[in-house]
Amino acid sequence: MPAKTRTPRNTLSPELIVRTALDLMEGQGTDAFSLRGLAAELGVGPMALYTYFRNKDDLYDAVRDHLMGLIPPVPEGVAWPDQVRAVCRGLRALMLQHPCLAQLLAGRPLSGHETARVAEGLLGVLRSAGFDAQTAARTHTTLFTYVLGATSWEIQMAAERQDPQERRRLRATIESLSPTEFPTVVELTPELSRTTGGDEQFDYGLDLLLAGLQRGQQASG
Amino acid sequence: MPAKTRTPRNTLSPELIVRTALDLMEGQGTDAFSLRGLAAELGVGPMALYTYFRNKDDLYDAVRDHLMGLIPPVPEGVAWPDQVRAVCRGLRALMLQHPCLAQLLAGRPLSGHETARVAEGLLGVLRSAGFDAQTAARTHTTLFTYVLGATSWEIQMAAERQDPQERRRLRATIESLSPTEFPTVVELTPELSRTTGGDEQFDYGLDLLLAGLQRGQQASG
DNA sequence: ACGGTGTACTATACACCGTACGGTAGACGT
DNA sequence: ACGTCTACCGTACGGTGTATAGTACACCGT
Repeated sequence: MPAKTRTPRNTLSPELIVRTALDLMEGQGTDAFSLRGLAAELGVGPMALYTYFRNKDDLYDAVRDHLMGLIPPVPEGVAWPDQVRAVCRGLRALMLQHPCLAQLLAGRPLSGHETARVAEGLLGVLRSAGFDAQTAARTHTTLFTYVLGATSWEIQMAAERQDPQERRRLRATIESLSPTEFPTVVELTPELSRTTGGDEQFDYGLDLLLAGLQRGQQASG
Repeated sequence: MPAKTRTPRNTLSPELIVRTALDLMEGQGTDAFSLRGLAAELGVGPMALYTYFRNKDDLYDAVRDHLMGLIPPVPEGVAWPDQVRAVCRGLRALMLQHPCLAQLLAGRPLSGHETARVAEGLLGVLRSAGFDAQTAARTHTTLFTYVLGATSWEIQMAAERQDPQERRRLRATIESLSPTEFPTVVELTPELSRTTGGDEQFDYGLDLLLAGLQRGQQASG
């Protein structure tokens, strides 16, 4: 009784749809992605997709979980702070490589097998490092939200810097700031734009968190 | 020659539009917000709004800057870590009070007078605390992205918890995880859901960052 | 071999979106 | 009093996600 096995009979399959969707999102921007465009790319009618996904959000979830599967496993044989660094950097690298991932993570709840795998890796590291259940959970959430926030910001800033119109708008905004009202902002504008994004900025914040963690660990244990 | 002064002649004004838009976003959710709905609420045609705002994004920017103006100024007469805490908590509190702010901050570049004011406050604190220009800029970005990421996540989780359908979906996802494949996730699920969101979770991450900062400051100066 | 059933996909349609374009009516400087 | 400027309107276009109904083909029990 095979029954419920949805054996794709013809051209379509969930994997193909997800892969094509991902290509489109990366090629033309996440915001410009549409089910109709995806269907056209696949050479089918828009409604054909509804055989495989309940709706657009369901497809988004599938794409997100597919991407999360690309995060490398936790490295063995190194100290736990380096394991944490590896996981965080892996997630960031994936988000930079697939900018749509930032929006997919921000806009939808977590779910999916691969997403759980990543969480399992990070939580396992923290537990092995000796953190109690609550601290491990708190730290996991903190690290995850930091990576998400920092990298999303980075991606957005990078996208803007490429849009000439936005560049002009940004420059105009900065130049319109009165140096007497906002002395520090005006003074640090070059630093702010130089330090926005990049591995160094990301690692700076990550190291702050890890330093705080190790200090707390030292104090309590 | 007054010339360019766009004196609102009748019912509309930028302030009224922004305030009404904010009400609608909070009342019915940011995603459900539309220019047509806003115009209807104001009793005008959709195109009337284009007299005051170039497009929807322009209106979003105005709403965002309006909200940023509600962040209280940096408190005087306390140690700098407490000043940092106050600014970060102020931003988080505002985001929680106006959930649309998270999406407005995430989806658009920073701009606007009030936004610059907030940056000025935090940067000034860091400079006064003795950080050099680059470290102050890096720290500012780190803190900002942390607050943004952590609070956005918190808001999203809270929104989901209220949707019964999402609740069921989440529970189903968790229960489908094999305890042998994801032992730590399964074990820590109660901790994870208990510690997601809330002042304690936010302060935990913020204190990690501040602890790292103070440790670095001690070491270098 | 063949009719019935289930399913992958199509066709049509609906409600809604942002906004480009052109028009109108009333306030204002002269 | 008149011309100009502008706040707002009406219409229209191309786009969206998706509900609903229909179609054609693969499979299965007979």
